[in-house]
Amino acid sequence: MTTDAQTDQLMTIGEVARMSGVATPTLRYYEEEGLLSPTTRSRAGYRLYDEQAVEQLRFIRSAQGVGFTLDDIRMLGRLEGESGKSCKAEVRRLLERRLAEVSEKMKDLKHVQQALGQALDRCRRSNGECEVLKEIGPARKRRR
Amino acid sequence: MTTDAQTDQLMTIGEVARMSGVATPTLRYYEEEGLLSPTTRSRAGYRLYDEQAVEQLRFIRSAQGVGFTLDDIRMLGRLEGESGKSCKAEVRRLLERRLAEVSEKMKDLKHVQQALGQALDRCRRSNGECEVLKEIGPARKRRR
DNA sequence: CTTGACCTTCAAGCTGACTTGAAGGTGTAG
DNA sequence: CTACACCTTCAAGTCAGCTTGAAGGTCAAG
Repeated sequence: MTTDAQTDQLMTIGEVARMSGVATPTLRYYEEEGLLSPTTRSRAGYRLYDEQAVEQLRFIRSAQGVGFTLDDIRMLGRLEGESGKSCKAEVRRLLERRLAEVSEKMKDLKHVQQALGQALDRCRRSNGECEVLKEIGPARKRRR
Repeated sequence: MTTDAQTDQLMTIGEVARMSGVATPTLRYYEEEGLLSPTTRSRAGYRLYDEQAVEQLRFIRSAQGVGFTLDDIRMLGRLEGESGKSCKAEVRRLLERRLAEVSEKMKDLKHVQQALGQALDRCRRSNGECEVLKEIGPARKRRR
């Protein structure tokens, strides 16, 4: 039973792209930027990724979605891997600062949530006479 | 007592910039993009902002901080102002979609928070033998 | 043994969100 | 009335994060 290949399957860049919704050039770009390296390469030089790499990719996209830059994320990923064995006050302070930033973002997000919730509320409350809104959708801007 | 100018003071662009930490060209850019208009103009053409405008600016920066684009925010601001008087199913659906996005972001943020928290935990737990981390800070990337 | 869908590298191009620079008007202090 | 710190517009430049294109290697299917 050393051949439990089911769970430990390696995927090509295209397969990862399909299951994650991230384009292949973007994955190559992430590698170039030191954010996500393929687990290994095939003899022909094809990038091969495992499940953990896909997990990391999910983390990257989450962090990006809430406003972290790739620089930020690169650093987080590095700490992810290294902390525990190598940890100084410097590292700890960095992590603490990042956690504080996350708390700030949490507040900001709640602020936005509340504003949206109130708008929706007023919207629902005004049932009956509902006028046409002249312009809706991504409100196109003046052509420059 | 009609001169309660204290609370309703109008501010120049520079004053707003100083108290919000947003640069003046950025404020002009936001106006150009239809995100934040000055309340009025002085006779000489100077932009003048009131407290509400500053409040709006805070909202813009919050939303930006958690990953919304200026396009997204322009739309949110528009709904802010209009909903209640003019509201159709179309608008309501849009608001609901945005709220769902916020929930997604909330999850992502918690994900990041947890990852950071765990790293910090492992970091604290390994008190005593703390090795030097070769490279810390915004981990400079290979020069291309 | 070729076709077609993959993969490779390298270079250039694009978009969003500013940032900087030039050329000039405003307004209060000395 | 002149200095100086503000303000104005308009145009061009910058940077992050992709995206697209060219030129070519790989590999299972017919």
